Amino acid sequence: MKKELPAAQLDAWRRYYVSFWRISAAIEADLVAAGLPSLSWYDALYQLYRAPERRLRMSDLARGALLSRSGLTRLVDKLEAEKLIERRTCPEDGRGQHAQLTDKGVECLRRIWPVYRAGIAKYFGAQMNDAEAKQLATVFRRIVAVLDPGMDEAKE
Amino acid sequence: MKKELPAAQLDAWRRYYVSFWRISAAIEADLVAAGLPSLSWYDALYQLYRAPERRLRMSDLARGALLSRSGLTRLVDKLEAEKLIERRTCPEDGRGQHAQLTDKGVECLRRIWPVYRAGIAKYFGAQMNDAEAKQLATVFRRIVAVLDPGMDEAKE
DNA sequence: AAGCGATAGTTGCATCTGCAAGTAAAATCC
DNA sequence: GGATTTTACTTGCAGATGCAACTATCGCTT
Repeated sequence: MKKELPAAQLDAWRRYYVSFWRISAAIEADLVAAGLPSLSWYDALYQLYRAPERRLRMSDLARGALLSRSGLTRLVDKLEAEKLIERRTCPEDGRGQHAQLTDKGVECLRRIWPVYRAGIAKYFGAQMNDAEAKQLATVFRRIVAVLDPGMDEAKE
Repeated sequence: MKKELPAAQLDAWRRYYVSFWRISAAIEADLVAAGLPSLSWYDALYQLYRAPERRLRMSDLARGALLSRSGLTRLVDKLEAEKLIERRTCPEDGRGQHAQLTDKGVECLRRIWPVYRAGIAKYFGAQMNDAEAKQLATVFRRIVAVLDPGMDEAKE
């Protein structure tokens, strides 16, 4: 395997890697301090919020929420226990389940978002100007498009 | 809490967040496929590799390796069981332990790095030119400097 | 130098996560 | 149309991780 990684890319990678863990930890800490659920709950609820009729098949939700299917099953168990979503057997496929966001789930999203948004602004956004933000988005869009071709269309 | 997050920053954040999980998963999968240990092992070993005399106090290593102290204790247990590091009681502080990288640990790093480097190049670096890489590094440096003031000096 | 609060590291327990195996239903094959 | 393969989700189990409690030591105070 030949040397194939320019120094600027390696440098960018190391800082990207560390910054991600630091920001995640800081935001999670803010959520805990506010008595709110973690980002993984938000991710799942938000996927449903954006989906047509606020529901998704379990597998689709797992993909969007960055979890394995088994991980999602457990998460959905907890969300359902809190009445934030409901499981509904899929009418056109007896094997499948829909996760359906409830009104309480929407309300939960609305409680999380201000804290999450403030964290993004404080730990991430505050360190860049508008041009830099657009630049970052451009590069990350390319990365996501390569690693998860189906994701892009689903997100916008 | 007022609306305080420009759309460009939110967009950058969402793609940053997803891209990080996708890249991490892809690299971890490559490491597993190559029969190599995970990134968390690499992180810890690499911290030691860069440290003076290839050793660090447990707490310092935990900070650099992005782990809690308890998490580090478990990780060090495993690394020591594999003879990649050694625990040594700290001469100037009887409470403290040094984690000391062994030759076998260095060799392990050298086996991981080609796969890791290829993953960084393929999933991350390939999607940006040199100017973009520098731009990203600049922004992430600011983020890390804010969230972890001590880190920057330690890294360069 | 004895006491006391602070610090370094470890361990118990609970949580999260994934892989692989299991169950159920659909799709395909013959 | 009955059997086999595939797909969708769930569950058993094992690994990773963090918080809080614990032990041991340090360093400051008096």
